[in-house]
Amino acid sequence: MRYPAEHKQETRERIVRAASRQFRGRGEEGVAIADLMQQLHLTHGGFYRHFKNKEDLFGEGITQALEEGAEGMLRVARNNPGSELKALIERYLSPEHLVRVAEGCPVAALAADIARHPQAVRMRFQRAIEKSMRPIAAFVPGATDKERRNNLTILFSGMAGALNMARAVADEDRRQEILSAARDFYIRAFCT
Amino acid sequence: MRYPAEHKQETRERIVRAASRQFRGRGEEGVAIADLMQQLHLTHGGFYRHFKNKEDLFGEGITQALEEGAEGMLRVARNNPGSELKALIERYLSPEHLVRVAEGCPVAALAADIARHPQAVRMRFQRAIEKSMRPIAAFVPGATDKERRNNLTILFSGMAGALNMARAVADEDRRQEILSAARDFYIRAFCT
DNA sequence: TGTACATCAGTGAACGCGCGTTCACTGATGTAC
DNA sequence: TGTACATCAGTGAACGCGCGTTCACTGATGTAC
Repeated sequence: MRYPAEHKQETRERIVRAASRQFRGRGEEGVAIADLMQQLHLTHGGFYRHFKNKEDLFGEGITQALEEGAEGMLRVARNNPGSELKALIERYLSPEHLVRVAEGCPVAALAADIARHPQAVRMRFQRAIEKSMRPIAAFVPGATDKERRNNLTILFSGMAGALNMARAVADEDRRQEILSAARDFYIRAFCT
Repeated sequence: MRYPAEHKQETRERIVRAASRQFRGRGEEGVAIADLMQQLHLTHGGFYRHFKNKEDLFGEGITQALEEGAEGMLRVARNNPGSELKALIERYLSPEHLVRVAEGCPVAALAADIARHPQAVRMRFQRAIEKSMRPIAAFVPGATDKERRNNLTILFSGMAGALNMARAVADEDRRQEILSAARDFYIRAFCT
């Protein structure tokens, strides 16, 4: 059956959104296309009307997650005028973000996965993350644009590492201890 | 055929060592047991004389990698008396470590994977990493033991995050830029 | 000392399952005439 | 205005492959007697 004009675009976006969550939550190999499509009340055959293959969707999912994440960050910044960066750090290293892997930062959840992919996927990741970081860099200390972007990269990757360490550890107290130690450290290092 | 007394133990260790590299290089799902065994000139059937299942081997591989990594770190520290921590940071964030994923830090390569595993695997990881970090904590600033261990956790997870970011990015210049910015930052932050 | 039997690391065929991808088909709507 | 045909998002069976795991078997060495 034929569908209205924007129908295809809408379906595509629904797939990307769901995929972006599943990839973060389960890793690339943990996501099955038939499952994903079924969750959207579609069948797996239609998938290839929208994407070349699974890797293509992976790239889209990362981009989507980075855009979503940057939006959330900017919202937090707007809600905390004068202490934007502190609020961003506290949010990134919060107990909620620790637990909500699928809705959380794709860098923490997927950077190691991405690193195993060929150049093309990594190029796409690089472009997406640099675009997402640009507006946030304004809140980071540094004399030049370049300095601010580098500082944001350090801060961001460092927080992603701390979040991953906390997620990988079993004991709940230790998880929270890692998060709170990292919060203190990064706030002291970047917010003055 | 029957083998000499320590033969089984030696085979087991060969498997764990090879697995620990492959897991880091390809991720857990990227490793096939038949491949792994064949690389050691064995067949896949014998695997289950040594391990309960693949997840069991994964736990062993991580532990092995952490021990190996800690040894390497201590060696670097011994070779750089007076500037131990600086040498450790420079080594961790070196262009060699960027490229040698399979021989490198298991936290960078596998933390996100570990985070997706059940409690039992994460408990094993936690115990192994805490044991590996204890002797290295001596080189980290801090008034108390606990403070030093927390500082090491921040430093270590932060560097792992930076390494992963550099690995996930495509452009070679950008990769090196991330590494060198992180080196400068962590040296300034922790090597007074 | 020699013989019969037990042991068990390793072998390789087989099983079963999940999953990425392909493909012939459907059928409602758009287009050509 | 009506009719014939084209389009194409979505369907679901089928294919093929990889891979974790099981299992009956092998055969050299150790042990019991």
